Amino acid sequence: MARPRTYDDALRARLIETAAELLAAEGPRGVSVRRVAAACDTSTTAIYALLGNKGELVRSVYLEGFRRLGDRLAAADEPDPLDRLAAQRDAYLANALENPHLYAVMFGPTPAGFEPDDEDTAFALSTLRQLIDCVQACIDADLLDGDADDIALELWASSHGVCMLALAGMFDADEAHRHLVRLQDHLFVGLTAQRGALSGGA
Amino acid sequence: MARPRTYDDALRARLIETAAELLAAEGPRGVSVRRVAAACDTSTTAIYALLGNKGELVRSVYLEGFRRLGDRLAAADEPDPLDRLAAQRDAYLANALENPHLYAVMFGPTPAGFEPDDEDTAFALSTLRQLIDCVQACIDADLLDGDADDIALELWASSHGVCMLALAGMFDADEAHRHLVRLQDHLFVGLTAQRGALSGGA
DNA sequence: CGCGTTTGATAACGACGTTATGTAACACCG
DNA sequence: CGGTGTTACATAACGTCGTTATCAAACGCG
Repeated sequence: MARPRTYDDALRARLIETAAELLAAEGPRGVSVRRVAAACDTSTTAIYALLGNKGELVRSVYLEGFRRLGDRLAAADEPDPLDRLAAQRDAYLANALENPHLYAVMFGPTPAGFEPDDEDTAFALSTLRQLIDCVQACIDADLLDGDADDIALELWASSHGVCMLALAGMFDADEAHRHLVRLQDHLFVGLTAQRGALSGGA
Repeated sequence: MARPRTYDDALRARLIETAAELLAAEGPRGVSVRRVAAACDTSTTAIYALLGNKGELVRSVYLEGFRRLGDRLAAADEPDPLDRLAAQRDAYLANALENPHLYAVMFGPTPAGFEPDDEDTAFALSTLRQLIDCVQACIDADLLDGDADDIALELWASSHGVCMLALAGMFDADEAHRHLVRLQDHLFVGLTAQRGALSGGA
């Protein structure tokens, strides 16, 4: 062997972090292999040695985005399942609005030559585990009926729809929150309607 | 004057059409000023003379996408307002799944240096006129209560959420349709719950 | 038939992603 | 301890991108 390596995992992490920051600060156009390398005081070779190509760099940012969303959802740890559902809903919206470019990489259509494969998608879906668990807790507490996966997906899709429309400039943060709350309230009523009709619950 | 112009509105339309086709066929990476110009048997100068820059070319494709969505929604002209609502819902999903790249330009985060301005957003929102009108027809027919704009937005956001998740590879067309129908059914029940409880309606 | 003006194609510029090339740094052997 | 082989990295090059400066071609008019 020869010459101690400086292309190590620490540099790899810094490259991904820098790419995420550049993305958040300037959008997709701000992320170039040259700039990321220069910002890390190394050369473009490092990115190709550690990540493979730009697509893999973006993929790493994509995965990092889901990790942050997961952390954010985990922080919404209200004891009551219904409170937790609302806290997760607000956390989801806040995360999207505060990291628009990251959110774009996660759900938008490939900002730069990168297409998530099945493994990436599986990891992304695993982030929803917390939402599914919360829904299941509601079901266990007799606050909801039905399939936890299906209900979680309905909640997620409606959150996601409002987030995307907000990010597309259709309305601002306050409006987005109002719309999201109203939408999910109606959805929740619909999800509990039969039981409500039978038992007279609110 | 001198030399008859070949940079006319017909060429302009062909450029936009070609860009949309390239986008649909190969995604954002397939659209370059050089390729679009070559495919139209002209030079890059034409795009700069007629459109200004690549961003404006993409903007034109963006507007074209909303025009197509509008046509698609207009084709869902069932006489009964509830049937029309369902037909519009299916048309919206079908349009998104059949034109994923176009849909991405419309709602995704700017695939290439282009940010929709207020005028673009206003035009995009005007496409929803048909949905709002349909919701208003439901209200007039005493099938729904509430504000037509708000209800239309809830329906749109839920459709949009499912479409984006489907386009992000979360599930296929059949699953998408099943999820969308279930989601909007629940939403509809929620929107009519009070009335249902009072009048005993379904 | 030239002249002036307008039109549009060619070619250049800087930046991009990517990779081939060359140089510097170490381990090992004599 | 110096030569040597091998690995690690930076530099520089290639082709393509968006964009524009430059220049040639095409016409109305005198």
